[in-house]
Amino acid sequence: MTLIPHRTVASQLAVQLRTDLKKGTWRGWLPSERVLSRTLQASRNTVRAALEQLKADGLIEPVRGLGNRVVGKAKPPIVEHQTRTVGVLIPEPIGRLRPLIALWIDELKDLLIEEGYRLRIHEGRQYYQTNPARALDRLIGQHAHSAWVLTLSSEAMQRWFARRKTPCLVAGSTYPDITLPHYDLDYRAICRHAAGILLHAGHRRLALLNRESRRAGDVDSERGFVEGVSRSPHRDATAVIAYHRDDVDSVARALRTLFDQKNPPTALVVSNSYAYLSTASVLAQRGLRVPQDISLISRDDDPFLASLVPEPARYRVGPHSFAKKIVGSLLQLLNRSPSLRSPAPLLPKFAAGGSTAVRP
Amino acid sequence: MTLIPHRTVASQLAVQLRTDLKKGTWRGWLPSERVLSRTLQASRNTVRAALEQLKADGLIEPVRGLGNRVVGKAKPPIVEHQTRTVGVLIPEPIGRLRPLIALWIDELKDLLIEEGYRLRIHEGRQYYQTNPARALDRLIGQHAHSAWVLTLSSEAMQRWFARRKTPCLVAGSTYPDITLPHYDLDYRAICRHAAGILLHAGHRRLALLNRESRRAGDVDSERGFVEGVSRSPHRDATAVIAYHRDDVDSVARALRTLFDQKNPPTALVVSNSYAYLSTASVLAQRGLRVPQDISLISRDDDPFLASLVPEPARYRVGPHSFAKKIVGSLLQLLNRSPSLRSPAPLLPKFAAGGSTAVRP
DNA sequence: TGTTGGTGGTTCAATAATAGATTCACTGCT
DNA sequence: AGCAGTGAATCTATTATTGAACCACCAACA
Repeated sequence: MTLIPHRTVASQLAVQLRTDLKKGTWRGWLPSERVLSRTLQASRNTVRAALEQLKADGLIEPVRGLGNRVVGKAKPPIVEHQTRTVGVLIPEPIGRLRPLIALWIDELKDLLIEEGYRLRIHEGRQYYQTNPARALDRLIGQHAHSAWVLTLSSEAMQRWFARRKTPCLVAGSTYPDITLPHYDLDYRAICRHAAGILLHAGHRRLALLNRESRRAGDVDSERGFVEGVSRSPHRDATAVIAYHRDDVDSVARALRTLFDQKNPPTALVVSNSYAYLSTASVLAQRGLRVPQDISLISRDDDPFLASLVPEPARYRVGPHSFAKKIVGSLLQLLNRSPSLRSPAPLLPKFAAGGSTAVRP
Repeated sequence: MTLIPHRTVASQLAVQLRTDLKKGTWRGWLPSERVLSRTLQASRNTVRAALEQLKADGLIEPVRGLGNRVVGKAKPPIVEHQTRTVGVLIPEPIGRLRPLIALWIDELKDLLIEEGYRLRIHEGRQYYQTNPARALDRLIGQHAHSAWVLTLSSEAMQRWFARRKTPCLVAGSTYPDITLPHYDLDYRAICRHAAGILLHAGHRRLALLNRESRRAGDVDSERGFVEGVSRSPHRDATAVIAYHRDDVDSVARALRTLFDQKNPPTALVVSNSYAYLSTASVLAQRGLRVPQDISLISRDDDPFLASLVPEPARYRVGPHSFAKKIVGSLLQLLNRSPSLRSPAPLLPKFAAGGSTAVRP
């Protein structure tokens, strides 16, 4: 009959953190207190109480505005690929991502568990800024995952991972001269096809509502859209591109500049399903009817689009197939298979909806 | 990074007592609770909580006036050797559920994994029909989960589980005379509050757009809404309730019957966020502007609502807090803790949006 | 340059767990 | 019958923990 040493949660966390420190799980800096509180399933106050003990032991040294520095000498670089975890980077809380993305991340999590891996989600805007080196350095130092999955990745982020040669997979498109394994929809073909559909319905003034951040997929979309218009036999067709950010006001502004001009477009391709919602409601406020006054096509699919009237014409893709492809590539990466070529981009099916009409 | 299994002192004691029992430290009878409380350095209440768990596992058998008898090995069929999985029932593929539901199921999955459980999702309409006995019989027979979580549950389903005494937790409201552990939002209070908001803004002809299926939460909503109107000081206020199914056409029909009558409502509470989308777009098609012509309130929250213009007034709730509460109750169920009372229903915060306006 | 977003530091109210105590009903013993 | 020991059921403090605000600080961005 042994006695339990310290039974408060804080002390238990302290014990655990001590052993993790000794193992060299973190080099340089501990994860932030807020992150620890999430991964350890304890409140920040409790985590702080535990850290207080480590600080008293001289194991860590908190620095205001920076973090908790690991004070011991650098442990041998433990290659903890035995942890069998995979990290995924997302820019925002998963609840604010598009539902479809959340769904395939969910599927990915399940499939990886079957393979004996755990998926850890790392959310933060700091990884997506123009110079993410510092934030990424710290992240990689703090979490020794077997591989990383990049979603909605920026060019700087891709370059950083390509240079570091950290095992990583881009869930999305890569930028022109970056060679990382990746898998994505064929946005170029999608938007070329969308332009074709609208031209065939008689529209001549087309517009693409695109994200300003110029992610690889958005760049591809733009190129495909312009190609679709310029290579058409209709020489009088014009393509305009309007940019917006992720907030609603920004979409409203972009639409205002589009429709306040003399010859406003009669057909619109929206590259983001949230932006589609904003677009539909802003147009309704302006008294424009879909599809009588303007035709809409959504590049992205998401479940909630099915509840709109009229139903948006869009390109449908199941989350399951996407997740399976990602897992396939990921397992190749984890097993260090020699053949690490990216699968061909996915071309989803076009689902016609009531949001497009023929222009007389 | 491993997690401490269960951090309450009671659970720690239970673990310790279990191993001591297995080692055969005591034969026949355990030391008295007062003695244990002294040797284990814990209060008698805590010791009793631990013993409660052992009793639930069939390891000991308390006898009044004598003590806690050590039962031989009479534990085989109990949960101990089961697969340690939890099943969750949903009516539709998870991609078609509301994003918020998918989110908290996701959180639930994560939290359970930390506790050493796996979450299995069982999707099928057959469990939600009017007489689901056969389907449920087969399901339970095929999957020996430690516990079940019921989402969007029907009355028949709840009755079946209550009768079978299968360990289960209702994520949602229970029907009046069913006693199952459950956790939900306080829909009654929400809709009462919504009615109050609209009345205070000068509206007198209110309507609630509700699901036809009459789930417990929807029944509560209806009651709260009617209460909110009938108990108001405005004697001229009227409440109408229109029913719809899950498809878009059904919502459109319900709206038609509401607005084709002589005195259509000027304010509408929509109890489902998908239905809110349909409603907003149908109203736009009819040329009604929100909020100038009609005020809207959404009972449910979902991320995509933030992309609408004007932003819907709604009741916000974070998926994390909901999932944590569910996990808490679930662990109580799995550990057979004595206190199996349902937590108080959650009252989310009202977030005013541009979708409501004062009626002169 | 000011702004923004991430840090640790601090405080606070609400809640849950635990301690400590009392009373009760029951058992076996004298 | 009386008694001492048992589990059962309460109750009230006290403490631990949570969750959520703030603040001051730091670095990157525009």
